[in-house]
Amino acid sequence: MKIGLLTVSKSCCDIERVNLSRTRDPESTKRNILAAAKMEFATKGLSGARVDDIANVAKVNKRMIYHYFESKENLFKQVIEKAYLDIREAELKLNLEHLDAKSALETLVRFTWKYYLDNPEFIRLVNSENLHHARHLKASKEVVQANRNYVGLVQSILDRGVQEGEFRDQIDPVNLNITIAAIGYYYLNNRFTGSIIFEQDLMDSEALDKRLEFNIETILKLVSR
Amino acid sequence: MKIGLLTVSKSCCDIERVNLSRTRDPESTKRNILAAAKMEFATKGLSGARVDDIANVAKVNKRMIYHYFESKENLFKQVIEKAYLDIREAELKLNLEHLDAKSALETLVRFTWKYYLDNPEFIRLVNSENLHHARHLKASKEVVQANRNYVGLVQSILDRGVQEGEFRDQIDPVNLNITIAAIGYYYLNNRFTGSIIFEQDLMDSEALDKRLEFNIETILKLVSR
Amino acid sequence: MKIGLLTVSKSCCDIERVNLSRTRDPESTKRNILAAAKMEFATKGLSGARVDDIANVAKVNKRMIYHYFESKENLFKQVIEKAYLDIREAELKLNLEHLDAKSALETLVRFTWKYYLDNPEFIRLVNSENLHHARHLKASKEVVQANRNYVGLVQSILDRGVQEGEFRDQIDPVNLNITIAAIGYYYLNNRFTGSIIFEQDLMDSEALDKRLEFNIETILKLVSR
Amino acid sequence: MKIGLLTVSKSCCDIERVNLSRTRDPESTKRNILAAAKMEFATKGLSGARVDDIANVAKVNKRMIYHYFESKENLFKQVIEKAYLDIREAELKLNLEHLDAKSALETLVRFTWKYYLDNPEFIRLVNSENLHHARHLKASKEVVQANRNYVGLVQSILDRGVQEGEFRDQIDPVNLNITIAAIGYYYLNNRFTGSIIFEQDLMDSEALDKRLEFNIETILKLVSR
DNA sequence: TATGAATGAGTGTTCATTCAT
DNA sequence: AATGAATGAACACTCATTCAT
Repeated sequence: MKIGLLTVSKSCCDIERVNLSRTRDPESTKRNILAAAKMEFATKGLSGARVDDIANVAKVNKRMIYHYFESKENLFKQVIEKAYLDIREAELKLNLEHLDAKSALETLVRFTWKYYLDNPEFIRLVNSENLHHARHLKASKEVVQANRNYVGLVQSILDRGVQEGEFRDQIDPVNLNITIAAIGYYYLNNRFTGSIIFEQDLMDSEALDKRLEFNIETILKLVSR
Repeated sequence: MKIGLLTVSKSCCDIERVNLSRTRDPESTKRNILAAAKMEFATKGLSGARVDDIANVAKVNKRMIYHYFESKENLFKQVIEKAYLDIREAELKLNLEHLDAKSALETLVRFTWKYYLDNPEFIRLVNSENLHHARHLKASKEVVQANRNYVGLVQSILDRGVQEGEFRDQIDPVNLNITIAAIGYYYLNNRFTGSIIFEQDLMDSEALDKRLEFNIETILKLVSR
Repeated sequence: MKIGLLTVSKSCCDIERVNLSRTRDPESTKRNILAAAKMEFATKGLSGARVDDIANVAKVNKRMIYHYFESKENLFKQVIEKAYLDIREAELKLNLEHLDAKSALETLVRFTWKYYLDNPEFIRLVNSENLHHARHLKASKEVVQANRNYVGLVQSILDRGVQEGEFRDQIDPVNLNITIAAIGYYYLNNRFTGSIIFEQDLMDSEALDKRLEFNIETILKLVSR
Repeated sequence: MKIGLLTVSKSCCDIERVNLSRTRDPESTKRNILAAAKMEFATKGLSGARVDDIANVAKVNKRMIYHYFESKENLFKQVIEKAYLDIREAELKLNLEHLDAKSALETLVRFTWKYYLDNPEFIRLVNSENLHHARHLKASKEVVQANRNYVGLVQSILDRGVQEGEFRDQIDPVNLNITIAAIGYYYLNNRFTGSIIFEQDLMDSEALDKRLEFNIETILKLVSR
């Protein structure tokens, strides 16, 4: 799955084909609901999403959604939490501590870009959650902890870069983090309006490659001495 | 209205207090509907917004909304178009051509940040429009033209900067534009989830000031030789 | 306008093209409203008809409808009355008293058929009025009188036919009248469902001609000795 | 239920009195909705009918109507189809093939008259369907087939009548059918306007009896040698 | 006479959720 | 555990009619 090529998110196919015989498999049922809900919430937002549609896509009885998730709102909360945990988990697998600081940072920028590209629903879900003032995420200690680890990771890259004589010191890791996310997120989030007002297809393979290089340059220039 | 202080958007108070005596004033009625609709769509999204609520806030009979705007969807379209035209119009008033390139660029970054800060509904509306694949904006020639002028403006700043020996050449104006928007937009759009996962109030006055400086630095480093 | 050929009703074009300059011409305004209302009520029924649409078609301000006709219901009443007076007036012009009884009767059958064919809205209006238990027609002395004359006319034809030795006596003129109307009305009223369930186009020119001959035969056999 | 007496249609009482305890009985729910809808559509037409009223009369939750019938329009379609199938089914029960041709024909005329008299909503529904250009009936193969059988039945009576030396030959069965229906349908359909313009109560028991005899005579004279 | 704005009660339809089995 | 029926509140939108000019 090359970066620069719009790859259809795998997430749309998460509904399992197994277990169509309607045997009782709570875990599979739950997973199917979550997967269907993620896509529905991502494409329609919290109020636009329909419980009926989620049930249909998940191929479960609507009643099951209430059985396992209590309410549409709580289902949304579970989806949001899982989305945050998933991206943090993916980042941890990068093993950035084995790379030199500059490479680590570039890898992080590439990863972030690719993740947004491959998981467009993540962006939509985060937007929805902010539209609702993050009230579903507030209680989630797990997500906070996962992010704490992540900021620590970036901080250690920055420290390493200073030691290696490559990076400026006193760079704020949170704002750096935010900027790394921002330059990918905004471009992809606003790809529809952007393609119209800038009169070019922002999702064109070449445009995507060019954007990634632009972003890497932005971040490296920002941190370099 | 100092930058760095979250100032409540003026837009929420656009409903006119005049003309409550139900005299006939089509222009005022239309304006009130548009203002109320902007806030409703911004806070709840297209599907979450309620036509009844818009009518109540605008202090007009619900029927008037259909009289002047035909449908909820078309009302949304008008709101989106106006939002884009408004920001482009505000940018034009900056008179950036009278400044040296570096100052012009910094002014643009400051303006963009301040505009997003003062008009948080703009960000929400753009998100909504992208959730709907920009189908409402597609037909709008006016918006496209306004943006064309804007890109031309940035290009001329870049050209000037190269002539003045301050900027690198070959910088893509569209990607620069996008990045200038991105670093403000993302921070403010995700201020709720951001404040939680980064365990700090991103909307704190100090944090806002710090972010603006960070953004100016990001852009200036990006374009400098 | 040959009998047996479906001729488009002239009634649909009654809206005057004159007086578009919005000068004040009450009579023309009234006539336009009545013509538009006739078509609207005929095609959509009383509840299906829209006052707005009538105003648009009549090219008058909606308020005028209320000015001249008080209410939708009363407008319908005027339309119904006019429809009945129109058909009775047309019948009188046939001058049946100058023909021998058999020819007069055949002419009447032909006329009735052709009138329904050329004025399909008449049938629809009568249906609508019966759906509403003829409550709009109840007060109309004019219509009752016009019909009284008409029944007298048929009675005189029957009398003449008996004198001429062509017709049976003791034929009930009211039931004969009703049957003459029925055999044309039903066929044309139910032309859509009829064409489906009988699997042939009942409005085909040949089918129409055949039906008219069938009807003439039905009536003549009925009255003949 | 003597012919000649206006007997209130049994259909208005189809709503079941059983099962008021809100137990689950989909079939009963559906049947109640169909029965209520038939009366509502018959008395008010398609646009005049109110879904709320249907729900109230059927004593079901309005949502159930959409659950089982999708839309008002589709509910109307089901009602229309059922109405056509019902009358054809009733005709088949007459066992006309066991009678001599003349008796069979007279029986058919009597039956048709009585059916219209007992089921006045059938006439109204057919009118409504024709007002809408029979668009709901178009797709119904069942109805077409049922009618095909019916026309075949009439044809066989005509053939028998010719063999028996009672009827003329070359009589068109479709036009005969239409006329048999027409002479009853028109009289009853237009009973309200008719009673006014003819200045007598067409629904008076004596008038009804007289009309039936008149109709029988009309048809027998038409087919006789 | 004529007009366009304004209104309130309603109209078909939808939705998240609960009930009965 | 799983299902399909059932519900009531709400929703976008419509309509005949009236108001203000």
